[in-house]
Amino acid sequence: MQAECAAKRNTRQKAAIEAAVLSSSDHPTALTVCERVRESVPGISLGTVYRVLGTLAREGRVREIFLPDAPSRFDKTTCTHAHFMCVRCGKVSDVSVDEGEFLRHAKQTCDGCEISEAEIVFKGLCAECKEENL
Amino acid sequence: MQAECAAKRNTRQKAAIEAAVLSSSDHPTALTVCERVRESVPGISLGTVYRVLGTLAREGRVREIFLPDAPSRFDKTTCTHAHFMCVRCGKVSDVSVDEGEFLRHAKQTCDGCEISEAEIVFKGLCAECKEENL
DNA sequence: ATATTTGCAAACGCTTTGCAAAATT
DNA sequence: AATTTTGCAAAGCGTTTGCAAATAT
Repeated sequence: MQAECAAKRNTRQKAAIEAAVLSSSDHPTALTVCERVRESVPGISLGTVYRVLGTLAREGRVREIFLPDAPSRFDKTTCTHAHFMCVRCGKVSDVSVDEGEFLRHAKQTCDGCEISEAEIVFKGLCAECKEENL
Repeated sequence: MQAECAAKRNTRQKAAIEAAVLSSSDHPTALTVCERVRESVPGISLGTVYRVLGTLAREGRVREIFLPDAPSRFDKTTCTHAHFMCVRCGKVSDVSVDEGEFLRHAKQTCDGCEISEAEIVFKGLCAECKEENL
């Protein structure tokens, strides 16, 4: 039996999906993951990609990034960290800001409640789009 | 002519929708706003509520809160501020944590990009749900 | 052989939109 | 009278799900 509970089988699809996320640094959407996986597993369906990504996220092997008003992205970095989303080109990048102190403060002031996770998304123009815009 | 550009007409619907958000402190969804407005404007449609809320948000008279994996909420407080969402009961509340320093730091480290907004959502159990859970 | 996983397509929930009728100016 | 806004219903998008066929154990 595996470390976790439910039964589990290894399939080409699962392996390829996990590999695709782990080897991507551009925070792909499920659709992008699907397109990338299709190169090695031609017939894979988007439904399967969603299903497997969901499982991987639940298992903590991958992180789903929920963005305001945009499809979710998937990230190989699983610990909480902030993201930046360009409102013009849609690019998503990591923001290396220390949220430890911030989180600690939030946990103290959020009286009685138990914060377990944070979604921190900055929005604006990325360097390239900022330049193009004058 | 109004302060802004486009033509504009005053309707019962618009007034009631704005009033509903401004008098709510529970961060209602569009559907909840619709239900509340129906008490004074019985025939109002959800489509209109979405349309007007969108306009109000664009004008900065109201703020849309994008939540991970949940319908948007609408808030009378328009300046950037963090929220807490209970993953059990769905309740959304303001978190009075000072994000000024955090935002300033992010703006510095996000090299070249121009941060204009932030969505900060903490997830976890609220005080009541935490208690009920043991 | 049995149980899981897949592909497909249909359904889902939230939100947006085209259009003709109603309301505002 | 002209133009905006509404209500309705249909469509949109990203995502989930039921089911039979395919696959891993």
